[in-house]
Amino acid sequence: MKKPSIPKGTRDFGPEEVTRRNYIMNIIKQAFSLYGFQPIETPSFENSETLMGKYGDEGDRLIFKILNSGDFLSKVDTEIYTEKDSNKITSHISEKALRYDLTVPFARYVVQHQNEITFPFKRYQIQPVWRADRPQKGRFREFFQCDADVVGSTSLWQEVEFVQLYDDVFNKLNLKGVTIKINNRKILSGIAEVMGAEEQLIDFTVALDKLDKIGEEGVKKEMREKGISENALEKLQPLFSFKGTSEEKLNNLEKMLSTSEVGIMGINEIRFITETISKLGLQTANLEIDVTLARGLNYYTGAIFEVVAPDGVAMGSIGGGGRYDDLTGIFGLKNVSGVGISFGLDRIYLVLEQLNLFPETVSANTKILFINFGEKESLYAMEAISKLRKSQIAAELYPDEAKMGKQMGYADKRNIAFVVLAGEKEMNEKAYTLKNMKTGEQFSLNFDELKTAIK
RNA sequence: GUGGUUGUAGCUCAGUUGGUUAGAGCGCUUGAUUGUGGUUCAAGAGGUCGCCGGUUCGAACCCGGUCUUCCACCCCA
Repeated sequence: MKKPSIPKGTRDFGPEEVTRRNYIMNIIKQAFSLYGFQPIETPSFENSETLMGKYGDEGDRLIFKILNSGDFLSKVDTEIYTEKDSNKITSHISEKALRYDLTVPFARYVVQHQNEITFPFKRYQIQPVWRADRPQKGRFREFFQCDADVVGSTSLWQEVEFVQLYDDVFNKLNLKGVTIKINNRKILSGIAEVMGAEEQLIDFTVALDKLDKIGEEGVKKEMREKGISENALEKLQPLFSFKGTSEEKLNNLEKMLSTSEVGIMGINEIRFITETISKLGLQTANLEIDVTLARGLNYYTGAIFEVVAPDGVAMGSIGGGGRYDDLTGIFGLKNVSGVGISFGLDRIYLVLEQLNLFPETVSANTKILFINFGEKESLYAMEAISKLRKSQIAAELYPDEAKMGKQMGYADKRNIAFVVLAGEKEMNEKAYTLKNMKTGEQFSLNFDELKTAIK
């Protein structure tokens, strides 16, 4: 028989993996809650029109579409059917699609429930999302996002708090030395304006984002291919040697963008955030201005965040976010500013694993196993087990009257710390023979002694 | 979506220019040990060589397709 399998880019999680994922998720949840965010959940799939067109052409291609039910082909217009154009026919045979991220469904949620929501609304959401991407290292077709967003406030204190929240979570995860990169869309607009390349803002930012990957010449080459002039590239030159403290970077930017109103706005926004953070201090994270940071969706309008793992861990970004002034505008609710961040659970998992940062105690396990010697003995064991469980001690009875060797082997493989042997002799003495699996020692004890011995 | 890569026992992997019956280690089962796991020793089970097709007297090996793995690009968490 053919072995069953799962679709590419998806994974099964065993007991240890689930325990470890829960460990990460709980830390993130507790932090979200501590900063005043409240949980919501939205459906796995949305109406296609809610999602399509929100992530660009590339995004549309990566959205999993769900076929209509019933005899959907018979309802398709013959002309469209015979054209065999996949893009054209999609909207006729599919009207639902799997969630691609948590931000757009959240925007939909806010617009739909605007009359029930008290603004500013701080929500967090931890759910899987799906992308029809080709999998590679740290990239899956089904993965979890952990998002926290605020809508209905333009205050830059939100940005400040998000930086603190990142620092807090990664510190609690014992992942020290992450870098929180920050940039501002307005600065990018300002640069494009000064260059005279406003029309090519997206092409320009996408190319600039690749600086650390393909280098200065690579970026210039890509910009030339996108039709950005030599004259404009010359004005861009100072950016390629952008070093120093936040203050130095901002001062240099100020000179460069002095003629751009929007650019100066962006600089002032970033300056507030970095100056405030330096007054408040961070525990273990580094906050770094990176003007090449252009990641992110077309809807970011202010701050842009990205978190990268400590040096020596090649994992791309493990978190990201930013401000979007008009996200809900796409659903008809104007003038609601939002800002949010996301944690990449699956990638954080891989980083913690690589750096061996999961605590030992994460793997909760049965503490004590009672050997099964038969029906009478099992009843005797079960009475003790029930009492132990009432004291929150994980205990179990081996379910079958199997050979000792097998039962002991089970305890050994499950890594259970204690085994109780209670046969006829022990029953007569109202005693339990407790064996410590680590040391091999064993003692005959009464129930109270047993309970204290294993604590 | 583009280019490359991988697939042999439960797991990690050998397998010669194409040549009888496809191997190893670990794991598994049983026994040495009917109230004692790990260590040791002995024996045993386990494979449609990813799948489909082609070349050949003969294919794990060569060719084509397909699925899968991983990597790079695009894009992104």
